[in-house]
Amino acid sequence: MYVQKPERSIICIDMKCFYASCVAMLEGMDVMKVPIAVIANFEQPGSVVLAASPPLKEKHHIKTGSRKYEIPNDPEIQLFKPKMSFFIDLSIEIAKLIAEFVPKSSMFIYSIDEIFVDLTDTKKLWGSPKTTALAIQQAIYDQFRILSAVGLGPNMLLAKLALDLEAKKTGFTEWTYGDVQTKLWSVSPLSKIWGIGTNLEQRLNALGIYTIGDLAHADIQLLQKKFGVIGKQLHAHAWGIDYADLHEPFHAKNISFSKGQVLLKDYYKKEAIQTVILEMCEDIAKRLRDQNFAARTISLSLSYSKKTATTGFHRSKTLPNPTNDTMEIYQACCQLFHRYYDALPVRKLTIHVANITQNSGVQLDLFDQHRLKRFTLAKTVDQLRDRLGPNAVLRAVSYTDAGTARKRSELIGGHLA
DNA sequence: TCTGGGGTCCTAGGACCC
DNA sequence: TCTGGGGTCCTAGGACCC
Repeated sequence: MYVQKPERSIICIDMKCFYASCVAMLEGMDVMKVPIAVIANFEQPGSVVLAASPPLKEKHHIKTGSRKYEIPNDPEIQLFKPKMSFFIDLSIEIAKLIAEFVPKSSMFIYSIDEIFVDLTDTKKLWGSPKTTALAIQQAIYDQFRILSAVGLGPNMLLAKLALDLEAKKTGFTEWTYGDVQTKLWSVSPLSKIWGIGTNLEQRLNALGIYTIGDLAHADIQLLQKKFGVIGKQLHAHAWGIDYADLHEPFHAKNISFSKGQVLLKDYYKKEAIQTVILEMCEDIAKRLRDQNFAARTISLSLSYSKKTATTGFHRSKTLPNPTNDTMEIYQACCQLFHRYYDALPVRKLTIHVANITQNSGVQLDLFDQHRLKRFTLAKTVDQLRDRLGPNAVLRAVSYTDAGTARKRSELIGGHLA
């Protein structure tokens, strides 16, 4: 079926309950013993749990992604605000530690708490990939008291699947292509694997596909017809195949910035809504300017209060020339706002700028890796890469922490700096 | 579901041009 | 200008990830 299979030794390392471990470190507590949670926003009951310590997970069944209102009112449980700048610093230190084992070009920082490392070429230096992986885990624990989980596989996908499906429970797992049939094909529901969300799962189910094994044996023509390029990729993934090269510099085809917020209350007045929009434009424009970027496509998304039966709208507008001027962006947003706003109470606003170029007119040459295009790059992650130096896997859009909105000026990625 | 925030990619249809 | 192909750009919406 797939003749050429990559045969490298790739690990994916995940820092266990990273935010909770960081907070515990700051508070001088043992994350393994105390039930603690890191909450995005204390003021909103629906705010998500960003991290939960093992005792909170086990005793109270709260996990990452749970909501604040789901946490029992137990005095034993302690809630903390995120301290993003500290989390980022620590993440950078961990990356630096790993860089003592491999060249930076063999590292791909996937998120603030997940890193891929290619151990193929360091066998002479450190021994087998498994030995090296365990040594890295031990070093992270020795230096930072942070527990990690590692999946090892012949390509990035299998490393990630080994991590998600097994190593997160066992601490370490190695998967080979031989494990695809025995370990991957039985996986169900489909959304348990990376790349398949609930929606894709339902559409696959409608075709009679319920396990990864079903997917592997599905008609590839049909998959392609129904899901386009994604269908082809799903089939390859079901066979554990992934041709992504960790060493290739990442190239995002379309970089974009967005800023959105759920308002603390419903907004009824046009003027008040526009004030918020202006604040958000200011932040976005500054981020563009700091990178010497300019954008042509400006979009405004607006969600109405749940009280209204309507959802909202998402409209965009492409300007003839790229801009990073606050007021030009604001004016574009206002035009969209006036044209599509229905005078209903507003609860959520998002501004998105795309079609980004270097302001100098020189074509943007960041990111140059074909496959990890689908991987997300949160701003915080981008900053990690910046700080790791020019040879870190990629240079990226760094985050500017000087937001203008009074309430949000201390937030990074929407969380407390 | 008692509405997090920030990203990337894909698709489809329409406008416009040669 | 009976019909047609091929290309780019724009817009809206959908899907996925951490």
